[in-house]
Amino acid sequence: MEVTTLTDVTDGATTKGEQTRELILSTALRLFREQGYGKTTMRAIATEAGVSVGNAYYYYGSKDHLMQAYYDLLQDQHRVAVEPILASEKRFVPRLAGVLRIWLEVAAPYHEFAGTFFKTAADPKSPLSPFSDESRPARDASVEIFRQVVEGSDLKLPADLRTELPELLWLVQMGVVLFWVHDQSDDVRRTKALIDRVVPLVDRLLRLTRIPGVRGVVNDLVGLIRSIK
Amino acid sequence: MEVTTLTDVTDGATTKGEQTRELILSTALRLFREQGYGKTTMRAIATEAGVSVGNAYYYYGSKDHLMQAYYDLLQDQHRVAVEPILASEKRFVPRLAGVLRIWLEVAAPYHEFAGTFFKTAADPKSPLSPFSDESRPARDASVEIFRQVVEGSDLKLPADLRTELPELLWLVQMGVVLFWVHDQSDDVRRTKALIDRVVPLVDRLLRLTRIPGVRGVVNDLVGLIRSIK
DNA sequence: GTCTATAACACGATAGAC
DNA sequence: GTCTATCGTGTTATAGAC
Repeated sequence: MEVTTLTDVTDGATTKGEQTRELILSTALRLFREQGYGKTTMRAIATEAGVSVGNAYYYYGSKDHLMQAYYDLLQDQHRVAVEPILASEKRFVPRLAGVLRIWLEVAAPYHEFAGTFFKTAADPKSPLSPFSDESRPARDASVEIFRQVVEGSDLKLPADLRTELPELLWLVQMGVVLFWVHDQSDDVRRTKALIDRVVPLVDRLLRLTRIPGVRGVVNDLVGLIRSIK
Repeated sequence: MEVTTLTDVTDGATTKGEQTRELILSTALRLFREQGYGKTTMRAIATEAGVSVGNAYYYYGSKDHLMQAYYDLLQDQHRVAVEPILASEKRFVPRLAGVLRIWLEVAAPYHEFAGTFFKTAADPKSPLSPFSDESRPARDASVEIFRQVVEGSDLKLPADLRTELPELLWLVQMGVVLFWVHDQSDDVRRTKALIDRVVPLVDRLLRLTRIPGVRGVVNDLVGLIRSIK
């Protein structure tokens, strides 16, 4: 599976400022990948990019902001990379499985570094928190992908559940990502196996909602999720 | 509800070293509570405790380790605080609700600071990660509480599900804690409301397992959880 | 507005003496 | 076990140049 590269995405630079901004980001991401987040200093990023430390801070308010920029990039790459499968495959199970697997491929180069990302994101006060206002665009973009997974599929569901489903699938992905971050097996084999088991299970769970006794509970669950949003 | 205090728990010091260790911890927790984790420096902790910075590091390998020590304390206080309700109440719903509510009370003084705890815990490389070997004792202790919730209750369940249930309830608590960390409402009103809605819903979900069509899916779910443990 | 160079500061962490 | 001194790094400040 071919996915867009960092260069593909960052090549849109036009003005000199934009070029510098992207030079700093791509340099930072390369160093994060090569040495890890903790061992990469702002001084090293600036030196490698051939700019001053002050200039790096001119474009990115903090080291964390470089990580936030990476996350936005990742979302964008994922969105582009899933287009083929969303266009060609109509069955719900392979659609969902494909979207999750492609995420693994897009994020693969940064597996090491991803732990640090999670760390920062888990802080409610961080702008990277999945629940923060600042990360809302990235989260909305991610939920939108799952909305497409549902919309374009052959899945038959009651309307209210169908409306909530994209957010639920986003939560499933968060779970997969959490597992992935901790997965130290070769080629994240365990995470791939997890996806292969989780997706059919989600499908079966959704089909259960046709049973009358289940519907009432599911409605309560949907109501609960709506109320805490 | 009366709960044990920090002093109750830390007063077991005998040797001089133990006293110093606990002095440093109690001082750190006081400052974390008063100023937050980020604004409390290791220098301030050492000064307030009347020891040197080096000495603080002699007992706690890092600032994060002070947080880990707090978490262990919290677990211990929770374990003690739930004893009355586990001894007197046999119905599953109030047992579970009580255990979750009491956790809120025990943790309340550290609500602000708790966000930072989550942040550190989310890093897979951190000793505080809920999946790390070092935090295994605290996690096991927490799961043990939920094992007691299930064991001593009137809940009727198939044996295999009953075996997995404590870990599932621990996951539910993680979810509640995640919500609590982000809850900025007065007196964490929203988290309390969440518990009031989640617990009966869990109860209803468990009862659904009596429906034959549901059983197969639940068995798959239990198998999945076992496989990733 | 974009960028450089350098210094300074705060704080987590460590080294090594006693 | 305890101390003082020091280091490394994120971040900010200063003082400008084009």
